[in-house]
Amino acid sequence: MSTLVSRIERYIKDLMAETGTDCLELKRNELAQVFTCVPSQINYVLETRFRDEQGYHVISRRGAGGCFQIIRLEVTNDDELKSLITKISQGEMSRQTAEGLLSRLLEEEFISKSEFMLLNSVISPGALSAAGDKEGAARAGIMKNILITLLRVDF
Amino acid sequence: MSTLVSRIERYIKDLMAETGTDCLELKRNELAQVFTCVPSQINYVLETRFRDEQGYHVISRRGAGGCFQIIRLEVTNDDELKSLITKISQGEMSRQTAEGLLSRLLEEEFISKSEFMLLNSVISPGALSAAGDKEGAARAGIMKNILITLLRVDF
DNA sequence: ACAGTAAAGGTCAAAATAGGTCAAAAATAG
DNA sequence: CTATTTTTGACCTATTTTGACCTTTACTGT
Repeated sequence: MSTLVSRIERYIKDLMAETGTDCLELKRNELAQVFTCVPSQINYVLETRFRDEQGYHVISRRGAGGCFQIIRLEVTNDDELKSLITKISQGEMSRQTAEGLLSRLLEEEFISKSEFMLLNSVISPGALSAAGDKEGAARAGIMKNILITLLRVDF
Repeated sequence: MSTLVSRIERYIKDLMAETGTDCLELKRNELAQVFTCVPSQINYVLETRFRDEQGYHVISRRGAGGCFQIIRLEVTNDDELKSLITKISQGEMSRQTAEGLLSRLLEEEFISKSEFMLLNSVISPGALSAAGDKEGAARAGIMKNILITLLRVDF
């Protein structure tokens, strides 16, 4: 018999296909009840089957009314972007590298001129100096999320 | 289902939009009755969704005949903008507050929907968690630079 | 004018609601 | 038999909701 993790994975993917949406919103506890399992099992599914490199991105909100969203990304056939996201998520990124990446995104028309200017201001030392010695790491985190957003199917 | 706080937020914003006014006057107890909740719930809504940094300002009067006013700040006004930037740059900013301000900029059409999505992803915990305990400060720095770039103010 | 009371709104902390983390235990694959 | 993957549970963090108690202001009768 298939494992719990794969049945939950199947369930979520089918749900996305049926509803035809690229962004599904679910409640961890409810989903856990459907499969009569502990809530943290859901986290395991998300961590092992819906990672960024696997073409999905998960956002969650805690507290009363909390839930999580699974967003589908357009990376299924772009290995370069996949590995770029993986690489970025570990480690730091200099201002120059980040700006270079943004310039490329501008050249290839993934972003507009005004988006470029805004995003550039966001990764500047002026904006991130408050992060102290974590500046490089914060910049990497920002660039990663920019890429993920650009890769959203419904962007 | 959406939370009480977000339904009250929506109600107030819709009311402002419908009446086309920048200054709404409401009674805390009446509003609480409409939503069948404790009056202090209203304070929670105001504190988390209508802060100065989010482009609103709240004034209240106690005592018999008391009430509160919610004023939409004029983001184009240079003085108000500068004091907003000053307020932001000292101290931290939560994700929710930052998102509130971005929503406001979207409403006012200072930014487009896609710019909103990009900037929103940039100030998310996912992007900034690497900054550790400096997350709030980094977010404030980012929001400050966004405003400066967007509205081309000298600061 | 004055004291007392009723009618607002404010504060703050506890409770309720939801999701996250991490490591141990169990199951499975090689 | 060992290594990897899956499952479970104890404990943690974040956000919302509620309620007890406090402060301010207007009105009332004397």
